[in-house]
Amino acid sequence: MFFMVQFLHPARQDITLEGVLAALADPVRLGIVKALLSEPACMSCSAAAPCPDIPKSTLSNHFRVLRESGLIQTTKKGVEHRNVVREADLNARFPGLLKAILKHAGE
Amino acid sequence: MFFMVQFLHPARQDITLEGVLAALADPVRLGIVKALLSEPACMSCSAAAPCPDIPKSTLSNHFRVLRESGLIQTTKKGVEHRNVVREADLNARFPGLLKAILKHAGE
DNA sequence: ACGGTAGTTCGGAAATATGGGACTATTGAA
DNA sequence: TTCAATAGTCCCATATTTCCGAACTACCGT
Repeated sequence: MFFMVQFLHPARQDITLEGVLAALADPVRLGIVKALLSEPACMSCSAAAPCPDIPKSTLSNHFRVLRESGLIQTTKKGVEHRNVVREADLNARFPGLLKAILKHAGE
Repeated sequence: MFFMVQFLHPARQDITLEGVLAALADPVRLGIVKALLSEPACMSCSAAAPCPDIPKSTLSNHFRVLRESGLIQTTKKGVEHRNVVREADLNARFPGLLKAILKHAGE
């Protein structure tokens, strides 16, 4: 029985506009990305959650969507997962997009 | 029996970032907005469709989502509906967002 | 080895999207 | 003024997606 071989991260050129927009169209995921950008260091999944009452399995799904859309990169660090926004890749692929969206996040 | 009292358009200040992103996260809807912006005049629903083989009811749903998210304005003009992108409202509400997204649409 | 914590996976329920067909409304022609 | 054609909406059944509880894996500290 084998699990979680590796996190699935798309290559820079495989990040799609549709995927990025769909990922950020959810308020929880937008909140996660906002939280990740507000800190220079990596954050664990639960630390980056916008509300503490979101079920674990739901949160895990949101992080998977963010990962598979190319918005964040996740690495294992002991018992927790460290997440960062893939700013360089996103700015290379869609210049100005991330900033334009997050400028208006949370009003 | 009465129908379609009026098209439902949110006021400028009621347009939400989440709604705009969710609307544009669909490739069909993104194509519609792109088509509408490529022409200075209004376009009918079927004229703005990215592919001709999309079922009418599905297309109608996509236009409703675009309308209710505040992305487009629809007015009746005889037998057809004329659609325009609400550029002024969107630029006032979320400056730079629309351009930043559509710059990368369709690659 | 054990207990605790972080996160994933599974599976069923709830919510949402799709599209066929019937319907409305408007126009233009007979 | 009636008739046919066209643009689009509404209804509703099906298909797809999302949500979340529960069971599970993985890692760390003791």
